[in-house]
Amino acid sequence: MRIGEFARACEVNVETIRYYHRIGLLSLPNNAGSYRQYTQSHLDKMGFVKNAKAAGFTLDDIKHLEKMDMVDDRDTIRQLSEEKTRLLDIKITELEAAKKFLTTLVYQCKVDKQANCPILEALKIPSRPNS
Amino acid sequence: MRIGEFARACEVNVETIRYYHRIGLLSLPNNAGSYRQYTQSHLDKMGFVKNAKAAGFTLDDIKHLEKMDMVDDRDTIRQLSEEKTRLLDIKITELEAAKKFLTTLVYQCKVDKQANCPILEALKIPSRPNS
DNA sequence: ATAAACTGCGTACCTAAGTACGGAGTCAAG
DNA sequence: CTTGACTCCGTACTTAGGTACGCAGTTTAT
Repeated sequence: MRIGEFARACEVNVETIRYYHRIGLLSLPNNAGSYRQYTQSHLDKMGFVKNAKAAGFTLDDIKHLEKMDMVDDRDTIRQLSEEKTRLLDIKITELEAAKKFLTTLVYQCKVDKQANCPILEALKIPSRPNS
Repeated sequence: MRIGEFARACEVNVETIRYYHRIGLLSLPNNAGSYRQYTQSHLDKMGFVKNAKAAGFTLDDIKHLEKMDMVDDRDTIRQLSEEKTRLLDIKITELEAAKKFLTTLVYQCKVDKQANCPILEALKIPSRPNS
């Protein structure tokens, strides 16, 4: 199939595929005729990329992941995954704190109908939402 | 105080303050002499910005927030905050899914010592880490 | 009075992951 | 045989939140 159909099959933008080629994440298919032909192996690779993205890996991580060996690089991959997990955890904790802070304020805003906006009030307090 | 001391007091980079001026988030202090003088009110404003950032607002949101009125804009602010909460929730859910997926795989990798790398295996499965 | 440190200003650069654009070629259908 | 859709290619632009750089002027310490 050609790039347009491939893009639709992967549910990504054509430009995204070109971009993946540019950064060396996806190899260029050999062009039969004047247009490149994408095959099942490209669909597979794209599936891998999407899975890895959903697992929190960056495109750069994924580029390295693809070159790794099932057996030889087990430890490396596990370590990389553990590092990813740690990063995810930090991010999640941050976002949870922000969410907790905000939801509390929104609740106060709904309950305490006549006072000044509790949200603005809270934001004006020096260093209150400690992260 | 001048910009250097102000930056240290706020624990941000001097360039960050200049940047905040550029985007109109922080007003320029009137320069007594040839250098600008930052005052308590700037410290306060910077505190507000940092709090709002920690609560998940973007710098652009914060620019609008600062112009809002404690009384008149209560509803607007609450709505904005609720919208922020929703966005935070979506992000958190995504990251949680990624984390769960990864931690499971890392665990398998540790337990199942001789098989092929379970992490790579899982990523190759079509559309497995469903997000 | 001179060197070090700081400031102001403007502009360029950075990351990450794309998106958009314009020109030229190609291919299929009407 | 021409119109529309698609492709290729290269380059520039986008968002968000800064960071870096270089020059010229100013302060401060020695």
